[in-house]
Amino acid sequence: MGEQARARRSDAVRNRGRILTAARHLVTERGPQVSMSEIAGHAGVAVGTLYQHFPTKADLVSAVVAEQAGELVDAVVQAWERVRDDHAEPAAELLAFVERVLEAAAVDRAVKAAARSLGAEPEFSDAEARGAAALGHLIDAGRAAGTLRHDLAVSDLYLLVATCPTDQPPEVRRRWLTLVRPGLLRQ
Amino acid sequence: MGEQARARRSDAVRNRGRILTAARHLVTERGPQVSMSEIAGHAGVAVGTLYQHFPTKADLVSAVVAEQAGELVDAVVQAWERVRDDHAEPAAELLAFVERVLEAAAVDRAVKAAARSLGAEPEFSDAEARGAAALGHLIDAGRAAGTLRHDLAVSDLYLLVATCPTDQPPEVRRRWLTLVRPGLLRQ
Amino acid sequence: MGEQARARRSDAVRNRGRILTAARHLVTERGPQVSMSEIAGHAGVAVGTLYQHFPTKADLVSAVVAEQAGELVDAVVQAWERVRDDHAEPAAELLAFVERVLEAAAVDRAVKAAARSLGAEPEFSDAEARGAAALGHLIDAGRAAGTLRHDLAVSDLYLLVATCPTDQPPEVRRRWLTLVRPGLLRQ
Amino acid sequence: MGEQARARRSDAVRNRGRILTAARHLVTERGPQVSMSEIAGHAGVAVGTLYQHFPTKADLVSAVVAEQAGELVDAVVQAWERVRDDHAEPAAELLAFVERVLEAAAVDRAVKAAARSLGAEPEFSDAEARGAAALGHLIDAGRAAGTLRHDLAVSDLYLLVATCPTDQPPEVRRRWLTLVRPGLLRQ
DNA sequence: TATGAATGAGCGTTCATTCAT
DNA sequence: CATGAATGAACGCTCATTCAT
Repeated sequence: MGEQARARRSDAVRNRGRILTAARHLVTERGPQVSMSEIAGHAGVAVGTLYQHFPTKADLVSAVVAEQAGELVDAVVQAWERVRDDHAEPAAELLAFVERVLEAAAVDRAVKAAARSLGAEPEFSDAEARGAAALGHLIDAGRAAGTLRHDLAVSDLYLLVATCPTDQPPEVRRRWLTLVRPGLLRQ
Repeated sequence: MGEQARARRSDAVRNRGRILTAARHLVTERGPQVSMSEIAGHAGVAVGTLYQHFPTKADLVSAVVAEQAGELVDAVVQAWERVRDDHAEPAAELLAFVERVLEAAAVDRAVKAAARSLGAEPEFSDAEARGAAALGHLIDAGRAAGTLRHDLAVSDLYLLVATCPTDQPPEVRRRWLTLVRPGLLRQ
Repeated sequence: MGEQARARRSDAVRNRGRILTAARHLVTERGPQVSMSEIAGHAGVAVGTLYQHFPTKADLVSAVVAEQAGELVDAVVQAWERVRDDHAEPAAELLAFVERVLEAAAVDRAVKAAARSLGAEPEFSDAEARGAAALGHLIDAGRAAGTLRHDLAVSDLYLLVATCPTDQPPEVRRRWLTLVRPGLLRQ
Repeated sequence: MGEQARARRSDAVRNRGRILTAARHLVTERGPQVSMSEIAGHAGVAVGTLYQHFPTKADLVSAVVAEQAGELVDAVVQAWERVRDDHAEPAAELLAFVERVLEAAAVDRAVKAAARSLGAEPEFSDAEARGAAALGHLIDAGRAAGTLRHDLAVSDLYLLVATCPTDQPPEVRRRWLTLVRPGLLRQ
């Protein structure tokens, strides 16, 4: 019985992974209007299994979004670690992070949703808390170095990231970065 | 015959107004996914009447968006006229226009859609062409006066207006304006 | 007042004609599923005027069909007159009439409906009564001459005409005539 | 798993049968313009279930028609087998087949549609190919025996079957057979 | 009489969600 | 736990018919 339970649980874990992978790919390519049946089909499970793992479609989409948010968190944590270890300059890392989010969101509608959700429910997860902390350190370092705007805050970054023009062509995205840069740097 | 036609037409005009009002309110509050039946209900007419005035749902939503775009166009035209007549300073008028768009869009998702659509199909209507012209004059004046960014273009304004944080509370919207301002002004 | 009444009446007559003409053309080309609005548009009147002349769509379509039936009646009356005046042979005229109906119906979906309705409500109009009489005379002459099937009846012609393959290509229509001919002629 | 799948499948099969039965009855009585909702109601299922089994209304109607066509194919195959085994005479079997189609179509507008579709897309299914082959053998046998029209072809049968007077009362249908018979037999 | 805007039941179809197996 | 057939409300849209003017 214990064995069966373990087997079932591992099956369930694998299914959850498959579902998230399929949902990520489909939401990435076609947005959140993909149907649950289609996600189930791509995951190789039945629709019922989707609902076993995620009570509603919104829950599944949120989970996908949270996954992508996790990757952005990793990026900012690494940026902070480079700055902390004196391998990089905070203003450059911050701008690179914004660019990274923008470019990722441009090719991934789930990342876009993730970016928009960032400041919405503050620190709703461990991952986001770690990201917010790293971002805070990065900004503090830049302010201390006098390269970033003197009153810049984490919430400012959330705001800009949430409003970046993800559905525009590359040259437009670059122009947006150019326009926004002076607001982040020391005047 | 003329009288009867006029009477009918005035009724139809009133209904068209009611439909647009209902559509504006509902799209404002709940986005473009509101159903045609619901709009009809709020307008106090039958669905068929909606389709008599607007052949498809897209046409109705576009009409709402165009209405709001019209108000923004009026605002920028008036701003340019004040500057042209030496009653105002171009940089201040431009920033006030951006603020106005932001505040309008904040309370109206249709205005937001209008803002987003501005640069999409360049000069697709007379109104938009007039707005773009006024905006161009305003920017040229500010560049000539040395108060606006030296390479600022109309498309830059479209870009910022399209990405302003319309769903955020007032203090967040003001903060966004603060962050974006340096990118518009001369460094 | 008398003048006005006369004018109105003549207007009404002209409108009725226009409506029938438009309905005939449209039903001919696209079948009875054309909408009343479209017929009204082609007739240059408002939909309400259609309903003034024909209480329901079915009534209008029936009127078109009756019109076409009238032309077939004329054809058979003339055929009988030729036979009666010894200008033609009854069997040949009868077969020519069937061919004529078939060819007319092939290019006119209203004639097709007319053909199908022929025997349905026996002698529902003066015109049809005249047609049935002429057809009866024609058949009697052929039976007397020994060239037509000895027990041929008017209803037999109605039956064949109602089932002729109107939507088939010309060679198929000719083949059907060939197959059906022996059943009409003396064995 | 196999058991569960089988249980579900048997339910689904029963529902599919119910849907086809309901569709057959309704299409039989009122033609293909019956609505999907009504078919669903008569089948005792929800509309969604119809669409689970048949992606579009056309697919459902086609399935009904194909079912009926299948029965006609069986009839002609059996007729040919009787002739081939010297248990029957080809001309008699052919005429009996035509009568059978006519009688079947008279009580079922779906059969009528099936009959009309027969020659339309030649051999679009295995069943129809088998039917056409059997019909061809039957005709060849009759021509060889000198009892059928010397140039009779399968397409001639399709043509007559497609134009038989299915909506007429029994005596009219019998009369049509009488009129058509000479065209099929040797003169 | 003529007008044509308004009506609203009805259509085919979709899809998030449930639940018997 | 997994299955997937079943559900049914909801959608955008059509069109024969009505009726105030």
